Amino acid sequence: MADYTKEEIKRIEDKWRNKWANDQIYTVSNDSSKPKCYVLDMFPYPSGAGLHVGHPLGYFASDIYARFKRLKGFNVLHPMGFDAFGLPAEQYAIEHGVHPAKSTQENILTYKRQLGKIGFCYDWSREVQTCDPSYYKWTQWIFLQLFDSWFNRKTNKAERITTLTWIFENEGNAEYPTPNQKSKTQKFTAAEWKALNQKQRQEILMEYRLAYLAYTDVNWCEALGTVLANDEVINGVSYRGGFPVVKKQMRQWSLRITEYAERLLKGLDEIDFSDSMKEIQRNWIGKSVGAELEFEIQHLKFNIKVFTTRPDTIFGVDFMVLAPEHELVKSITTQEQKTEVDNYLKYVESRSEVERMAEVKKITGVFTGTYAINPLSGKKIPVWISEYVLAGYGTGAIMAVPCGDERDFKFAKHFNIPVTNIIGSHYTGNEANPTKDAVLENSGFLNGLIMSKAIDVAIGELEKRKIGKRKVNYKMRDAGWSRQRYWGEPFPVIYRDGMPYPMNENELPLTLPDTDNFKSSGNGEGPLANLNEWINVSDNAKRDSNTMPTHAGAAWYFLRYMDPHNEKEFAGKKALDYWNQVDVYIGGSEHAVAHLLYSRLWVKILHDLGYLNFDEPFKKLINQGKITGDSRFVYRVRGTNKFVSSGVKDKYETDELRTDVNIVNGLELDTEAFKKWRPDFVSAEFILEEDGKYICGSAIEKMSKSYFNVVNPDKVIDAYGADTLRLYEMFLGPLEASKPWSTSGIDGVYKFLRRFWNLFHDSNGNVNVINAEPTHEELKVLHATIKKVEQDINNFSFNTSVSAFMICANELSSMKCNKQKILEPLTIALSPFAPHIAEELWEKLGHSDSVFNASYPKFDEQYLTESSFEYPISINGKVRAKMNFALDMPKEDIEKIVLASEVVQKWSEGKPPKKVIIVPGKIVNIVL
RNA sequence: GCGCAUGUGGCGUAAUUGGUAGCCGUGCCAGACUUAGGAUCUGGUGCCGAAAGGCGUGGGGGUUCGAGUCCCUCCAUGCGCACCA
Repeated sequence: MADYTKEEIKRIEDKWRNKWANDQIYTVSNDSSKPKCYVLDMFPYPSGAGLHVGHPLGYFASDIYARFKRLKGFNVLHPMGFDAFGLPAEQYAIEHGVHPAKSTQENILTYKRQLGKIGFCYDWSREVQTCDPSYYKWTQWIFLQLFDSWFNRKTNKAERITTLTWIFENEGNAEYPTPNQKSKTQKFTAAEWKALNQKQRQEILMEYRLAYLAYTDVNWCEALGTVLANDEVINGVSYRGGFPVVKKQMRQWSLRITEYAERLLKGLDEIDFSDSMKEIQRNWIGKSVGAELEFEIQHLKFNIKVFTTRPDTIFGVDFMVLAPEHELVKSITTQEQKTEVDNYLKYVESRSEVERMAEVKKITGVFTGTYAINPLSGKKIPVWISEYVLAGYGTGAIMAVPCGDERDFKFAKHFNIPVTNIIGSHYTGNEANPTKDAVLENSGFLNGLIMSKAIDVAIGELEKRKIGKRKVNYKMRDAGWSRQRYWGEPFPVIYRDGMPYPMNENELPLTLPDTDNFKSSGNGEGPLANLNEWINVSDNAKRDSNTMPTHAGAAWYFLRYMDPHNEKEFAGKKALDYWNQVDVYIGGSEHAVAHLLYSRLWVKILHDLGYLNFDEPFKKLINQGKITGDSRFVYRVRGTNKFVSSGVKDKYETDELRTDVNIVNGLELDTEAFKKWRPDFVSAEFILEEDGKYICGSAIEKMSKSYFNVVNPDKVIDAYGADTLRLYEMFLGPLEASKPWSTSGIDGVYKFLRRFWNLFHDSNGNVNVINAEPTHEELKVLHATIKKVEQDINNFSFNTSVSAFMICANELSSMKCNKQKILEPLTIALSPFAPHIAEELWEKLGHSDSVFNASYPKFDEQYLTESSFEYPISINGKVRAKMNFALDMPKEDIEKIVLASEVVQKWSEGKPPKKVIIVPGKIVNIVL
């Protein structure tokens, strides 16, 4: 005997969580005749702050989906783990002297305790932690597979390095140029290859490996003492901490992701990600199609190679621009211009990345004194240097067409370079016109052609004359893979004579050595460089002092879940084949380019090497919205300890302070709690509103510890229970939408659960369910609900399914329905959303097995079919009346009755209608 | 600047995909019960209007018998990219 009260909720929820754990009902087998379904959450980085109410939003959705699929007869893999390596733990260690391993484990425990209280159906026996040696052994192993692979552009896939050495031994590299265009490695014959020594061969192979070591321009962050990947640098400062980042040449590990640019792009067409997510990835990959061609330098034997997407405009080239870093700058600068060029180069060097980005519009540049020859028109054009041309994109040099390109135009105007018009009246002389629709003029053999058509003609001519060729360019760079940090996976290689050699598989894992010194060793080396014994394996054998980025562990964790305890392989073939792709992946959109691209890359490589029979990891991706915080402000009179309520604050000079949202009810501050909140406020005084309340200001912003606007799910669970929290977060709105946290409305969800509970109980709290046959109306409510909820789950529209349950409970309550044949299927349908209450009620209905071993109820259309319909009768599109007709009534009969009706007569004033539209089962519209 | 997404009552949202705009919840108003409470139950609640009726899905225009939904255009907000040749 019990009501659905706070105490009863706690009893029920504790009872079932313990029972589920003891019975291991969420343990999933790899061996099943059932169809599989893999439902995955992005595993969290276990931060010291613990979970707030925003974190589990996506977990609720995946939990509901996983439970639903289980009830629908699927064998569901729904695991959880921790992205446990990473910068914050290491920063914390430097600041507080706590070993990252220790703080990480503590944080993980907090997370697991919090997650446990919410009642997720994770199979914890499959938990992975990326910092665990038994896990990162395989991260290192996969890295070695990448090291031992190259991308064969002819087969369009990764192959083992042995196939490459075979090619070199038999035919040299004539057909297989190095992927990096700027490489110093020339073409060589088989004989030349054979004549090379071991180190020379290794250096060449390094130019092809998918994980390779090279001097690259890296993003060096002095404050963090590490290199950052492109996606970790935002507007010239570090993603974490916002520290300045500079370009620096360092010998670093990189992943040759650029070789996969095309496949990563094409793969997007096969996977179900949101349009914006695909767009972000496409943008990041940045494919552009055009031509590469060479301009001769007058009087010198150099050629300048440029990339252009608009070869049709080649007769409009008025000058050329090289990036200041371009290797030919020094060689082509004339004596007269030398000083000016040197000064400019110094200026460019002095500018930080941040300044350069902030002053995008500023036009700077300098003439080299040299002229180039347009290969098609033969025209002599000046060669300039400017920082608006980026060394890293294309060839680092452009042909400038000021009549068609805005930046070229501004540059030409700024430096008084004459502009050639090749598009007639489309060019006004006041601004560039980037059109492709104009008919070309002043363009030699292209005259009279529409520009879009001329592109191919121009490329054809360039190819015919062997001065250029069709070319695809990608914005994406190879991914920097070294971090000068401690808390990450060590690289499983040993350097001999400066070249890295892979460790043997049976020597893995190369475990992270213990230390209490996490400070960078300087010189761009990581903290591991301080550990001489570990670094120096022998006199001429050294380890790498860097570690891998957190992306490494996260790039494949979804594969490890399939077979987490396998000591022989990263995962067994059978498990990989069975579980296959992740069917539904739910997580934040902030991982759009890094994590998702690296995961997709690793899966493609493992697929090419024969380990996986799928080459996209995630079939469907859903990005849950962020739950933002709703901050509260108090206003302190400057220089005092007096706090003014927001309604009267304008009479004083005040400072705005954030206060803890947990001591504010709505906007009303609990002034006593505020005094106790911090020692400085013990003696605070308050200037209140007329009604004696202290009203706070508010703002929607990021949920963050430092804003005091964090709401801990534990608090909500204490007040309402986990089921209410789950339902409430789903009820807030569409999963993908971001929304501020607010508890207004949570009562409504709680009331629904109580109403549902009351259907099973009499007014004394005793179970009262009868075995009578349900009425048609009751069955209609049941089946409408089942249909709607099932549809909504399949569309990940959980807010509407919660609403459907509410409607159902409201209707059954007013029918006073307590029939087992109605309540039992409803309990199953509700169980994915509110597992604890459903399991308790399921038991009360007399079941000894878990509700999660039941089958999802089948909805039956026959209860939903109606024989008649209440037609809205609209006149000129406005509804004026409603009339009930049988659904099979002929249109003519309906028309007669409707036209004869009083309402229509009134509106038509006796005139015959112009038109009558009758859509059976929908509407009647009369046009007067 | 370019790309993507979004815009509906006081608030969170819904609309079977071109067919009754505002479901469900909250808030608010009124009432009932009452041990007076941040409990429960009942009714009302888009806006204007006494009513008839009119207006109404960011603004303007269009297609249609009919538009929140489709098309054009403008505006606002959010996210991403940003001298990418």
